[in-house]
Amino acid sequence: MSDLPFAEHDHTHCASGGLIHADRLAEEKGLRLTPVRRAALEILLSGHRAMGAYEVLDHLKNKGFGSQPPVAYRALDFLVENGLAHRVQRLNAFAACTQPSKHHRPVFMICRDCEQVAEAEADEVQETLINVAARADFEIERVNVEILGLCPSCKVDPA
Amino acid sequence: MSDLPFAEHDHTHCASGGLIHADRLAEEKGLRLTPVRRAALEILLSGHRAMGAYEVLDHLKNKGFGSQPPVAYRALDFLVENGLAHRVQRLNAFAACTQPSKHHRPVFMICRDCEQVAEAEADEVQETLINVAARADFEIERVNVEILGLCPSCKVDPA
DNA sequence: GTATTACACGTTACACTATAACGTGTCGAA
DNA sequence: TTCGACACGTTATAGTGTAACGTGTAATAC
Ligand SMILES: [Zn+2]
Ligand SMILES: [Zn+2]
Ligand SMILES: [Zn+2]
Ligand SMILES: [Zn+2]
Repeated sequence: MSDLPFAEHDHTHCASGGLIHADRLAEEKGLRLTPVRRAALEILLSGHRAMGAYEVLDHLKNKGFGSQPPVAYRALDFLVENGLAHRVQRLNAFAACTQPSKHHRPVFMICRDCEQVAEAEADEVQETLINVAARADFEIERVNVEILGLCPSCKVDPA
Repeated sequence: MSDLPFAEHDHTHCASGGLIHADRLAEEKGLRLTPVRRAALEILLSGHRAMGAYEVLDHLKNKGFGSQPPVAYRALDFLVENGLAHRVQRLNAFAACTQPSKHHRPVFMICRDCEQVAEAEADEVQETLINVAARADFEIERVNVEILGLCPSCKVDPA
């Protein structure tokens, strides 16, 4: 996985790597990475972009799993809970985590043109958020940081 | 309006102040703050919390405006576009801006217990986001920064 | 003074997103 | 074996958001 979010990369590698990591994590932490959950992750990884729950559901259906919304939502919730995927609020969508090895609070960059989503590490952002919350005596549990704009490609060629 | 987001304050004052500011802004910038738009802002201000579009719509209906969803969504979109309100992604809700005098990129703190939303200035956060985007050659248009957790009250007394 | 254009705002109808509630099967602990 | 926890499937419904169209009004163009 590249550190440059929108850069080209070997996608088949990062997809299989994601599954391998998930398997290992499941074993280490005793998570129940059941068939439908693993399939949901595989779908997110192969799509390699933010996908809506119903889009994931379609794929799950095709693979012989349940066909009703809760099936997808529960699998996706599991993945998010365990750091294997993230929810992208702006798009009402889910994306496989591109850096699942560390528990992190990513920043998402969402291209409004091509709808690609990139996940960036940003400890510096998190530190400032901690300060903001501290000033208000607010206890942080989760954060959601999303940047909307134009990715490098679409910036040059607004097709 | 207090600088301490969750602190007590004179609400009737901040509500009427919000409307006055909106009127002035409309005149200065030639915005068309029509009756339904002004009413929507008034509703958000008087509720003094994040409200769903359908909740706003109910109030608009009661005031004699249209009763269908687009009426509310269009009015709310106008307010957001012009910095008079913000959208809170996490809650699928809208909140009147508490500091509409300056064009800003706020950070929201959302209490998961009482659902109160506080808006904080955080230039330091925005600066780090600019850096993150620059490293990815991403062009920022908007940002959404939301912190989920417990407000000072609910932290002490998890009712 | 009309014609044209832009836009606000109301409607109907629909699409998309998400959850509640319940029944069944499985598996490990008591 | 009996219980409790949980996963996962279902049906049904709730909640959120838009597309598309018609009307009125006001500013600009001719
Ligand atoms: Zn991640
Ligand atoms: Zn793009
Ligand atoms: Zn604001
Ligand atoms: Zn609270």
